[in-house]
Amino acid sequence: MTRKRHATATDVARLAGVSQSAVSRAFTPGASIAEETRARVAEAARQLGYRPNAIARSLTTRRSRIIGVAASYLQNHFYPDVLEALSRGLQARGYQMLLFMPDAGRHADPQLQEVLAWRVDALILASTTLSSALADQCQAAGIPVLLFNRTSRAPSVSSVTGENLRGGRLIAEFLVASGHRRLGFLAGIENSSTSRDRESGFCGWLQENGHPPPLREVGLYQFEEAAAAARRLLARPDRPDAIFCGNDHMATAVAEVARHEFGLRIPRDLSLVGFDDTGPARWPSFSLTSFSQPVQPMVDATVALVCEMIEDPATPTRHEVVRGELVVRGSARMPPEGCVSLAEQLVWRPVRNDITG
Amino acid sequence: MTRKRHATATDVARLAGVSQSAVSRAFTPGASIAEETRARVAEAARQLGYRPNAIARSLTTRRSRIIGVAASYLQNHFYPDVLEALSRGLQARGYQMLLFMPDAGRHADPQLQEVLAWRVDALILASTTLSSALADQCQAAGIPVLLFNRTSRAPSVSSVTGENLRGGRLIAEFLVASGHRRLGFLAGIENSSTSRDRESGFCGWLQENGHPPPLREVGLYQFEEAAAAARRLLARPDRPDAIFCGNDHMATAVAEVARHEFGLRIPRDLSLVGFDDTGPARWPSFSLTSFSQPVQPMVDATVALVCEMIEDPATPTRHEVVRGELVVRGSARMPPEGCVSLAEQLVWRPVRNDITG
DNA sequence: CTGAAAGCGCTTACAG
DNA sequence: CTGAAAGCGCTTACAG
Repeated sequence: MTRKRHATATDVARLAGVSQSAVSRAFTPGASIAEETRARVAEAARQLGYRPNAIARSLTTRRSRIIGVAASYLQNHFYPDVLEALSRGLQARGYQMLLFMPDAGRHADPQLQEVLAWRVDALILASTTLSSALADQCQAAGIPVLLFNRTSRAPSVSSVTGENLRGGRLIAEFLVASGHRRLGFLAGIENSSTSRDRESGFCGWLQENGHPPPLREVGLYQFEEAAAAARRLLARPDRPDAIFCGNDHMATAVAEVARHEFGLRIPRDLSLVGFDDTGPARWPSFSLTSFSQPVQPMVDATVALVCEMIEDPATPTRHEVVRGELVVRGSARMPPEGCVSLAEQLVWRPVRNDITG
Repeated sequence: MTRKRHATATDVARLAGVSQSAVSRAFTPGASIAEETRARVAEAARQLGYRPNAIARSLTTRRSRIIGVAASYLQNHFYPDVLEALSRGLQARGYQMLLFMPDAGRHADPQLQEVLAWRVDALILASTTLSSALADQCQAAGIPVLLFNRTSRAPSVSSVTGENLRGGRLIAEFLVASGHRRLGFLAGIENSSTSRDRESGFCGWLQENGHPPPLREVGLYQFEEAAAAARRLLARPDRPDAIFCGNDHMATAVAEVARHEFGLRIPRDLSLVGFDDTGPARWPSFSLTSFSQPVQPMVDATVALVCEMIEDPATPTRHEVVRGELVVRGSARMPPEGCVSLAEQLVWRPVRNDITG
């Protein structure tokens, strides 16, 4: 049994009694073709089960209408949600998604070469970065690159992120306002921009307001690593009474360890705050207070920006920051004031004397 | 700023002082080319940042080395895990993954047309099916189709699944052995083969052994739907004291509702059993007893089978069923006997007089 | 509105 | 081992 050949435009042309160019036009929206011709072609195509070959089309148009997407950390619920929204958004704009999954904590470089061979129209890297060599290569080849939930040290790569810095600051203020003084911070991947920004927001606010730096552990944005870090943190004689976890995924790990291994009650014995506001963190069992990174707005911004970059290669580098809220639930002691209802949620909006905050 | 052109084989040939064919050979493993020529080409390619264009290659070879992958229900942790394993497996065999996400509970048909335009070498559909019209179209075009965690009513489409039927039967036996008599079943998508098979295994065993059928609700494999179903089930005067949930994802929803809305203790007031053995279900808070669908073996079988189908179009239809175990944890009352340790886990291996079971 | 023809960037017999 | 040439299946000026 040999592999069957797909019908080609030439086959259809022969059957419809028109030229091959006419067949092509019949499948090109806006092409100049008589309605009757189009109908004849459509009928012939139907009979033969013809569909234009996207590979051949891409070769001639030099636009693949494929976008390379990198994603890692899919155990963190945030990313499956992002992937679904991204798939929908790109599909709606007529793009396909070539997905690859770099190893967690590493550059996307190795697999990227394979993806670039496909002459993707753009690259979206979620929770990964690329080496600056690769960034240069993409730049030289004119391939737009967009980082999602990361920024690059090379400032010329555009990005879409949440409010990592403001979130970190607000969480510090929130925990202090709740009366906590023995704070802990659980870092994600240490050289990821999100972890660094959240930490520097958190520690920055503490320092500026005369508080000592938090105890610190590293959870690498992974469940098991975070659980191990929690064990170290909670076993200390001076264990923290509040922990800011670099994301919700790690916060759930910490909650599990705190309750089931240390017998702690949350938030009575330990306050927990996360980042992302997704997935299990919202379930009653965790009811996590968390700074939100709203998936749909972030993905909308990503899709819009990436399309703009494709359409106009001269689009300047942009770093879009999508607004979030400190969503207040039950995992952290509440401050005496500042919690307001917003869209059926409780969020924290501290009243301040100063303008900046 | 106009879009830069990628260097082509012809550019490289010119620089290296060889023919364009030589350049092609230099990038074709196993092609007959002098080592010195290859080196000259490699150097020229490096200078120009040349990478063979996969689109052009696919057009001539008529093999895209792209596999179309459909996945839905990414909120269910099982699928992100599957996606990661699949990505790794396909990558290792030199395939790229064109991902699309059909709407939950629907056929993959609409987006499939777009994917087929890319002349994918095969199609893997996870948690979806395709219409029989589409199945025929793929068959006619010689495109291998593989269903993952589903079977098709059209028996000619190959599949890889877990032991849905045996799992359902075993869970019935397990719950009855634990002394439960008021059973409930929470269905997933009713016309999905997994849900039907699990249910018929469960109900089949009950019937064969003289037990009444379980109370029944539908959760559509979605968290919120499952929570709503749990509310209906648990509000009944004759509420079940054990529920077999069509998968772990729904089981966690039921656990949340049972505990936080009905104040039930698990397993004292209610036993819960799931299916999949993944994700949050394993966390101490849920500690779900669940029939496993081991991701890696299932994905290994999928990758092996799909490659075989690509290599040899005459590969006959196959329905691979990957062995699972009833993993015993704390969410369901334990039967007096039959639990054995296996690979650091407790699994249920009932002792039987009869041979079949 | 339509067709003939060039060209997209490769691979692969074929002849040497 | 190497090069010239055909061909993969389209799109798109160009001329009519």
